Amino acid sequence: MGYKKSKVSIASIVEAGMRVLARQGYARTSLMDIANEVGMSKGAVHYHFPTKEALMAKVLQTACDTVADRALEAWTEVDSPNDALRSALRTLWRVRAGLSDEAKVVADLLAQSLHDESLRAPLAEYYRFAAAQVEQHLGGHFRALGATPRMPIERIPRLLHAILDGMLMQKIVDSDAIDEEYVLDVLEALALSLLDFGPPTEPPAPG
Amino acid sequence: MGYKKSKVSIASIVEAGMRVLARQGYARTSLMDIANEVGMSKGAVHYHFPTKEALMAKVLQTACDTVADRALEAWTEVDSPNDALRSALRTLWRVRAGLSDEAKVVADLLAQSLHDESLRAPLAEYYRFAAAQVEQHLGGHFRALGATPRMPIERIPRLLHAILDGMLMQKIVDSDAIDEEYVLDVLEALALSLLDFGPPTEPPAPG
Amino acid sequence: MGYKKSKVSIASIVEAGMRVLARQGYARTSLMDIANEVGMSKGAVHYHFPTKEALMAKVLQTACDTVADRALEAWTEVDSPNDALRSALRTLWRVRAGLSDEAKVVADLLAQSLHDESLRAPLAEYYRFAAAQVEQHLGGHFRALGATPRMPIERIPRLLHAILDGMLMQKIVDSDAIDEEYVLDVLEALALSLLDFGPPTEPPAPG
Amino acid sequence: MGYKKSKVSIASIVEAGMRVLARQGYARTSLMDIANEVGMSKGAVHYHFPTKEALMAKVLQTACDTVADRALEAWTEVDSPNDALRSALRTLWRVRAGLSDEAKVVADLLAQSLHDESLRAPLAEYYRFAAAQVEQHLGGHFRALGATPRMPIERIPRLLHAILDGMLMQKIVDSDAIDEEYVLDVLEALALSLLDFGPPTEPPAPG
DNA sequence: TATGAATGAGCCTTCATTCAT
DNA sequence: AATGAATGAAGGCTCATTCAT
Repeated sequence: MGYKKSKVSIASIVEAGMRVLARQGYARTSLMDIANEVGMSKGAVHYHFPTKEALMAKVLQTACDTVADRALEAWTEVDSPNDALRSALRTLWRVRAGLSDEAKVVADLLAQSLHDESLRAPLAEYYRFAAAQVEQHLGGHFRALGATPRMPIERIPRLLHAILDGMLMQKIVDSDAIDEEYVLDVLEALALSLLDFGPPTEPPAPG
Repeated sequence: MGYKKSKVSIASIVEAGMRVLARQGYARTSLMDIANEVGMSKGAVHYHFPTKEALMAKVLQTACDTVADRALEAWTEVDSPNDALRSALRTLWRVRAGLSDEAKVVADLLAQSLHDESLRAPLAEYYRFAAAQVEQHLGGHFRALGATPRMPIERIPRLLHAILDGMLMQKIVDSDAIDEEYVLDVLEALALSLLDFGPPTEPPAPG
Repeated sequence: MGYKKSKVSIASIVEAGMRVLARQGYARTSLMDIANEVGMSKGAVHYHFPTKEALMAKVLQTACDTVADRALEAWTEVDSPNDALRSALRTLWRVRAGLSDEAKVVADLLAQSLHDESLRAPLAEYYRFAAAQVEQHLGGHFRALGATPRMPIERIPRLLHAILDGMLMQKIVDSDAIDEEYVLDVLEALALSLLDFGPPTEPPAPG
Repeated sequence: MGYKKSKVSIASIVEAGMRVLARQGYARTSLMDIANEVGMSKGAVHYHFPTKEALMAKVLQTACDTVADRALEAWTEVDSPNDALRSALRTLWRVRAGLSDEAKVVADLLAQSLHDESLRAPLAEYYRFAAAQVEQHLGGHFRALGATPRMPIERIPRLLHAILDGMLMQKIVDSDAIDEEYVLDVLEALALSLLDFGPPTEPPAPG
């Protein structure tokens, strides 16, 4: 029961780590910065996380979970059933492009993972989960539209995420080049291109 | 003629920096590492580049140029005119996925650019150039196929790069999830989906 | 009855401290290590010993007592009365050279005492006690042999201990150079050299 | 030729390390202390010695060499040929008991070597060298006295060093118990006991 | 009696940078 | 044009100690 305070502290540290990491990036973030942000001593941070690596892993994990959670909203808060797809895509993009702390952290550590294998596992899991999420909901949308995609449906989620991530990178380095409407237009055009509304299946000829 | 600083030394340093940066990533690279790699003293490195930042900028610039150059080959070495598009896409992917030193450096510094504005300019320029390159050659391909895309053609290059970049990120994190054929299949299916071969050719008039 | 502090806990801590100190040496031993070894929290250790120094003192004291006790056996368990001396010396050597935890701790803290005066008192007491012990028993041995030493007998115990300690140091540093038989041979030869068997017993009277 | 300054600096650091180590002991000596003592920055110390361990090794080596050198004087500066042996022993004892910085360092690291194997090699070498030194000169003394020892002569040097070391330990913890005359008396008595002046060898009977 | 949390000083080490030569 | 020496600020981490519970 004494360890309730510990949970609170750990959460505070992770939150502070998220803010600092988002603000300064992995290379420029020190434990001192995080300790200052959370208002604790360096020693206290080390009391809860044995190494910087352990703390970073926890922050990354939390960031992935949060981003994934937030992406879920894309499929639930359907404003109008009409443009449900565009709305979902818009939310998906905003989760990234809003560059919330969590999204920044994911992006930052993604690059770190090039040289730090230990970061890869949670990110891989994140992509797997996100892809599964998209696949599940996309199926519904397509059925609702009465169309079959021109591509195996299970390939679409990773493609979608690739586009969102890739666009985000371009936006980061050149925010003028990419804006929300641009991304949504492209994605929608793409979605429509991928759908084959085909000829209505031949009704059985009457006797 | 006034500006000496032995171009050969500078080039050596940049090359060494490229290797080390690709191997260790920005966060783990020190000037000492680079000096060792090039076989010079730390002082010498500082003589040619007043600051680490300056060296990094030069390395990034070089990496961008090299990657862009290599991408050019995608459009020139067409093995068979038949599957010219697939072949070009394959080269484009390989330039990234091969993870040459230069490609790694671009990926690494791209993430750094999230927190270091000074890195963004060369990357933005790189994307602009790469997009222009694609646009120029893609137009030809499409014309050759006698098809018009279902999307303004000037939007396709950045989309293509986004997909390539995004796929690469997923591959880095989970190399089992993404392989070359997967990427090429997706891209080709996408390309075909995006193309509208116009109104069906006149059906033969009924007897 | 007033002083509680659970003697059992204190004893456990001292025992654990002995093990850890013997294993790692003073310089590398932290209270955390000891707390882990005894299965208590660091706080608990501090409850029983206000300071690390106090704990170390207690451990040293215990180590000295234990070593002294064990040395007593040297003079009691006489296997054969014949080579009683050699047997006693053997035991004395083994108490040290066996490098029991206690012996290691004594050796380790002996060096610490060079710079930590507070450690000297128990060690001084230990040597005094050990010398007295040897003197008492050695007297008996010599009388039994009907010989008088060529040196004031009260000087022999400290000499003996010096030799044992000094040989041990050489053994620690270069275990090939010193083995048990070597030490015992040297000591025995020395003992015999030190003994003066007095004027030859009256030769049988002529005719 | 630029590295002359380096040699000077390295020597200064080792000297300072010797002083600090002698004063505070291994466990309480930090690189900061040494840097302060030598009047350099911590970074400068690290520039010349990659790790603390490396510096300590060098200091130990130097201490061993210095002690060994100083012991040499024992055999060279013979005041009067008469009590040459006592004089030599006196010098030998003083080298230790004077507790020069070097002697302290050797004593201190000797105990560390119980738990730090890397320290043992130079100490083992030191003992080997010191023993050889004694053996060489002792032979001469004995021959000069026309006596043969009651113990293989090659065993005497290590015995002598053991006694000196062991006596020193007792002196450290209880300086009242051991003084110079005491040690010298004991050693001399021992030396005489060990010598067998035997009956003059029978001259060959004349024809 | 014992624990978990927190502190703060200190440790070894790394590193970008400066400078005399 | 280049080097070796030196600096000083961090950085990650350890640890004896304190304290509320």
